[in-house]
Amino acid sequence: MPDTNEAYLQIGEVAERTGVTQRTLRFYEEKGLLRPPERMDGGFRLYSEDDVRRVDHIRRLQDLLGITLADIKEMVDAEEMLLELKAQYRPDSDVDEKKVQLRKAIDVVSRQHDIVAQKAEQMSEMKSQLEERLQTFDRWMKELEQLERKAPVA
Amino acid sequence: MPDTNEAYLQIGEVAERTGVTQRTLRFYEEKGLLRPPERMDGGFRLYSEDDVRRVDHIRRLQDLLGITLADIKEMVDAEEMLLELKAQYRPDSDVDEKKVQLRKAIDVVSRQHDIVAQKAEQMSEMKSQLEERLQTFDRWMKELEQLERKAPVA
DNA sequence: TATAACCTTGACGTAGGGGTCAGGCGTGGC
DNA sequence: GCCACGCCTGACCCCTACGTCAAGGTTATA
Repeated sequence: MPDTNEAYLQIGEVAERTGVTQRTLRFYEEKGLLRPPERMDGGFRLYSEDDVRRVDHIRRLQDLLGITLADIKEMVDAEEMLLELKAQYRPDSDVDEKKVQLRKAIDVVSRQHDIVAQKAEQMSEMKSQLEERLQTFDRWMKELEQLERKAPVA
Repeated sequence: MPDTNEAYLQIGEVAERTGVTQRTLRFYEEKGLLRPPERMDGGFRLYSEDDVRRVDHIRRLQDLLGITLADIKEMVDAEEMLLELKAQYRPDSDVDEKKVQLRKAIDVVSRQHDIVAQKAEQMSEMKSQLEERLQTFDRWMKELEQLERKAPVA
C-alpha cells in the first residue's frame, strides 16, 4: 500500500468522476496514456488526483482537437517530461543536458501551439461565416413576414 | 450526358483535386454525404465543381470539428436545404411553408454556431495556455544561459 | 463467515472510416 | 479494331476506440 495520506481512488470512482468507463481507463493504461497506477495488495488499481486530472486533460484534447490517442500520447508524454524537468530544476547540475531537454520541450509545445493556433483561427472563421448566415436568415424571415402582412392568408 | 457546358469531372480528377481517394468519394456517396452524381452512358460518374467544393467542405468539417460523418451529413443536408430554399425564394408562393423551412434552417445553423463558438473559445483558451508555457520556457532557457556564462564549462 | 459490491484479466464484438484487391466493363488515341 | 488506361461493383480487410461478456478474485459490512 502506498504510504501517502493522499486520498487514493479506485477505478470506479475515477470512472464516475471523469465520466469515462472503467474499460476506457484500463484501455488508456494499456496504450500508455496513463502510467500504470499503484495497486492494492489484492491487485485493485489505486489512482491519484493527478490521474484524474490527466484523464480530464486527455478527454479535452480528444474532444477539442479531434486527434488520435497516439497523437495525444505524444502530447501528454511531452508534458510528463516537462514535469520531470521542472522537478530536477533546482539541483543545477549538468546545465547542457537541461538545455537539450528544454529545447525538446520547446519544440514539442511549439508544435502543439501551432496546431491549436491554426485550428483556432479556422474555427473562428467558420464561426463568422455561420453568424453571417444567421443574419441572412433573419433578414429573409423579416421579408417573409412583411409579405404576409401585405397579402394576408386567403 | 448532361446538357450543360459546365466542365464535368471524372472521379479520378475529383480525387486528385480534393486529396481524397476514389474509394472515399464513393463511400461518401454511399453514406449520403454526396448526392449521387450524374453518370456517363457507360456508367462513369460525372462530378460538378459544386461537388468538389462539397468534398472540401466535408473534409474541413471533419478535420476541424472532429465529428462523425453522420453529424456532418446533418449539416450538409441542412445546407442543401438552404440552397433549395434560396432557389425557390423568388416564386413567392406558400409563404407559410417557407417560414417553416426557414425556421428549421435557422435552428440547425444556430446549433452549428453554438458548437463552433464553444470550441473556438476553448481553443483560444488552450492556445493562450500554450503561449504562456512557451514564455516560461524562454525564461528558463535564458536563465540557463546566464548560468553558463557565469560558470563556464570545465 | 457469508454475502454484496467491487475489481481483475482475457477474449470477443462493434461502429466508424475507409484500404485493397479482383474481375469485368468503358473510353480515347492510333 | 486494338491497346492502355480509367472506372465499375462487390467483397473482404484493417485500425481505432472502445463495449460487452465471462469466470473468477478482493473488500467491506453484517
